[in-house]
Amino acid sequence: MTSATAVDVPRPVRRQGDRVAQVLTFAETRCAASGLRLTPTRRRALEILVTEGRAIGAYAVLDRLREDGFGGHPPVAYRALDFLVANGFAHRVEARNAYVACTDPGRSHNPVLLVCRACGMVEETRSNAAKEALGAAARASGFQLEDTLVEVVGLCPACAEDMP
Amino acid sequence: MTSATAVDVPRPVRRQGDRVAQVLTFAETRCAASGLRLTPTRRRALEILVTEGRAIGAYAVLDRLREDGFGGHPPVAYRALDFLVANGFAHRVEARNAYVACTDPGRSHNPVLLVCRACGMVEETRSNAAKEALGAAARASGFQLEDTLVEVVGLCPACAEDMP
DNA sequence: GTCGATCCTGCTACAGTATAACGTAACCAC
DNA sequence: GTGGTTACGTTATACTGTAGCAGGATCGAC
Repeated sequence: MTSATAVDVPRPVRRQGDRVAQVLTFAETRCAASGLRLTPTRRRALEILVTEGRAIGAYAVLDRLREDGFGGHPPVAYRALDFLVANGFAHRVEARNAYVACTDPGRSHNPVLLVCRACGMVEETRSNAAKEALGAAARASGFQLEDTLVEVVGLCPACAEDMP
Repeated sequence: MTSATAVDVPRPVRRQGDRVAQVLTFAETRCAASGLRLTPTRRRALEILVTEGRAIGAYAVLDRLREDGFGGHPPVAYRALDFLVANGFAHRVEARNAYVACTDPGRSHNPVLLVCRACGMVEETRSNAAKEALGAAARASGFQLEDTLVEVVGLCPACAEDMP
């Protein structure tokens, strides 16, 4: 693998339009089916996350919402992001105080997030083994599990290649 | 189990003094052995965390440092906490933007933290299964693992009992 | 068709968390 | 005792997140 392109080119690329439209359509369908309201603000916030393709902060989302004429105050972004996270369309990346579109909405919450500390890219995977291990750990302590937060911080393949 | 006491009594209790002294002595020994400097500020910060017995924010630590005549500005607390976290004497609790003393310093980093959303208590456990699962997930994606962040949010036994 | 309940938005204000940057002091090796 | 390194003190500021209230949209019950 040559690393030439990875150095200069912003990470999120390839067939953006298709995927963005696909995710939005899916979200619309799913919200309609569940009685959720994918309002313009929420829809646009999701579009921003999907287009970005990596973890971005709430205030970055807010800036873009403002550019598009949506409200320009923090609660606007946080409400929209809270909705997306609560309903499985996005994930909060605790390691970065940031948000990323869910790449597999409609399936599996409690993902394992592989977070690149260099470029902010987030790969979303699943691990039943990890999930079960956490459930077991909680049970062993009499702890009532409500939510799990599993993130792996490191370097994505492209950035690992670029680093000496 | 009767929940009578758990309702009124602040969570951290039982033989504080012994344990605090024990942890501090251990930290001194270990720092001396590793060429690390457990300065007064760092030592006091660790003492604060151990005494507290649950997750508290950097600014709470800062307030107590100030009361004791240590510097009263944010970097003072953050530097001390960074030192403690970097050297395994404390953990950062991402789910709460808070810090907690490591209950098992000298062994095993990358713990699984069971975080009570009600009282802030943190129980520290380990799970080789989870650790291996995350390693496998990272390898499968060509991701270079540097650090893991595993937190389980829910209710500790005492709080689960208290909640209707 | 309108009333009320509910959800969503717009907005102000503020609370809480974290870091940049720079100068000074203490310590250690040589 | 000079220079490198590490830690501290301080100012200022950036970043992240929430409380709370007023008003508008939506929808079901009647």
